Amino acid sequence: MTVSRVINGSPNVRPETRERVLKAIGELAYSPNAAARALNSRRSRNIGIIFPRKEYLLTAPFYVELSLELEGRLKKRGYHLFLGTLSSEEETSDPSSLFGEGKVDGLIIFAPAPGDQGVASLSAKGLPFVVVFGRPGETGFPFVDSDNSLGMGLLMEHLAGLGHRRIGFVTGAPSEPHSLDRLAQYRAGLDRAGLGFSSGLVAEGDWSLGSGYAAFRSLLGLPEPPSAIVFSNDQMAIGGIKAAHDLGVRIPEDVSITGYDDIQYASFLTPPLTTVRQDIGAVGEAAADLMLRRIEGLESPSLVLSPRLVVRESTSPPRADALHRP
Amino acid sequence: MTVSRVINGSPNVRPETRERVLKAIGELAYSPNAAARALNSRRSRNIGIIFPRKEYLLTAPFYVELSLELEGRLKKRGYHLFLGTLSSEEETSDPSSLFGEGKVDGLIIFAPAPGDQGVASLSAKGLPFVVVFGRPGETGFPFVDSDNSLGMGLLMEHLAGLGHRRIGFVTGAPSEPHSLDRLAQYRAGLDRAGLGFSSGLVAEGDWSLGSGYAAFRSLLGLPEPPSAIVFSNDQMAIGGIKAAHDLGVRIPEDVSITGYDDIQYASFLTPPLTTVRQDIGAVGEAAADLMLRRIEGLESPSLVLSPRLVVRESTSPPRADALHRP
DNA sequence: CTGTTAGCGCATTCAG
DNA sequence: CTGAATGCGCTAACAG
Repeated sequence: MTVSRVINGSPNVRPETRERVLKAIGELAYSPNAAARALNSRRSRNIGIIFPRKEYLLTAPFYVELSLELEGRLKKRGYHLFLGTLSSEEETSDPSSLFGEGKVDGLIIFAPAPGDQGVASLSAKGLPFVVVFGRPGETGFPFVDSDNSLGMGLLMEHLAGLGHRRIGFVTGAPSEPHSLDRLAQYRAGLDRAGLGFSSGLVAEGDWSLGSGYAAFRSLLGLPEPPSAIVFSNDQMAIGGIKAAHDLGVRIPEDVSITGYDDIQYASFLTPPLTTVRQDIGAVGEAAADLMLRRIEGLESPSLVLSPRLVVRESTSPPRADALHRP
Repeated sequence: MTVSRVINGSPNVRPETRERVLKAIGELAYSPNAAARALNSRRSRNIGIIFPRKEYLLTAPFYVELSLELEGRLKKRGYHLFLGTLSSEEETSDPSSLFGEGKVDGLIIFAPAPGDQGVASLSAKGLPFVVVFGRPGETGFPFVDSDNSLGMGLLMEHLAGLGHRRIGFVTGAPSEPHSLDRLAQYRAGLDRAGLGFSSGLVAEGDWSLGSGYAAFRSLLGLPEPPSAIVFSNDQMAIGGIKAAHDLGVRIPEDVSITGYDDIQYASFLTPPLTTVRQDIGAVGEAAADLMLRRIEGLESPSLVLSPRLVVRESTSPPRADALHRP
């Protein structure tokens, strides 16, 4: 039909005919069928965003903003977004089988575990995909990441510069890429500051409010508690602030704390949180772009973005008596 | 092909043949094409969830949990979820045109503005849809809602029972259903407690942290500040706590505050927030069910769920001097 | 129980 | 510039 030509904006249509068609379309409220188009063109114009665990969205408000960012950008380019989660209890851990064959043109995967078999199988399947917050270390696939080395480095320098010598650390959920990476960078920061690493100063968390609360209590319960605590994300730092309050410990007078991500709550806490800000807009833009280019078969370089330090009131020099402790 | 029969679990296949087909499927890594199925069956097995404004997801963490809940439930029933937002600046405010014809079998719309033309046009189009947190008052479409009258009633009773007589209120974003409804219920609660309404005690917010902060300050700046403030959601209450801290006002000693929703942060604040809990699991279950039944052409009753009061430490009896004020 | 025929709505190819 | 034929991959309806 000539209708197809009009709809797809083909130039080879007489203006007069075009008008007639447009008029008819208006009257009939006609709209092309997406399934037929997809079948014929082998392009669904859908993209799936995948969260290996749904907790990601709950423990890092960060991801919500990012998803929205992606939705907006991809919509402008004519794509729709599927929301997909891979609950660990479930049968399928293969991201490509989450949606049926041909339901999506590409997948954006957030923070898959290092060595994730799903990502590997995806490479084999030939479905375009982009990993956001995977391990920059791991290669062989396109990714967009934030530079933890820079972010953690800034944080550690800030703390060391303030005079802290016993700096505790609270990890994210075990075996997640940023969790591992931030721990490694914590150690590197300690090194650069000429401070020794002590596993006793590391508490395990899982990104959640509750785990931050527990971690703070355990660290403060140490015979020689740290004078500063670095939480792997803001969420856990919120838990830490609550624990401090319950314990009668003042922040930052008694102990300084830092978060990571700079979620919107960070500046509304008491005290406002010193943290590391990741530029969500930039991540979204890069990921959307990479995805679209991949779909079109174009190569595009992966990207590592630079976060920056946001100093607020949850950090200060350590107390004098902390400095003079044995 | 017999393959189709095997895949769809038709009983009329000889076990032996079935085996052979299954084997071949395994070897070829065959997977049925979703577009072709959709074209042929006129069913996409996709459902869109629509946020009239993307801020919904950012200002009410609540919606994130609900979306995840829906994703999980619908996935189990073989449906995939599209994430859709209707930015007000955009051309299309018609939810059904957000996705192409036939891309979705149904739409779940969150909190559309009262009298939303999109919802109306949807009824006309014949695309099944369910409204979540619309106005229970408005009829003519299937919905799942939470009973604000109950929730606000509980809150007001609690406050009045504690002895508060000057109770302030902070609204949500103007013209949103729950914003309007909660304000109305605040007035009703005042009435029931035998207290008069004063527009001076109402501050306008927009659900966000910052607006809660500003509202608290303006209410506390009144010649006769309220002894308790009811925020229309937890998010704004968080802003209020921050304002209180900056102002040197103690909660609940100097002023009691309450939130609404019981987001996960609520119990981690200092002080932990008295609020109203909405049962997200129940809302998700009801919405998913209603949606699916609609798609199958079955009628199903709309539902209004009962929230419950969660009393924590942000409320206490008013200070003695507040009681004796002129 | 299994294979064949036909059509879902579109866009590509080729004729007019 | 416009129309007619064809096939995308699937499944209902109908033979065999």
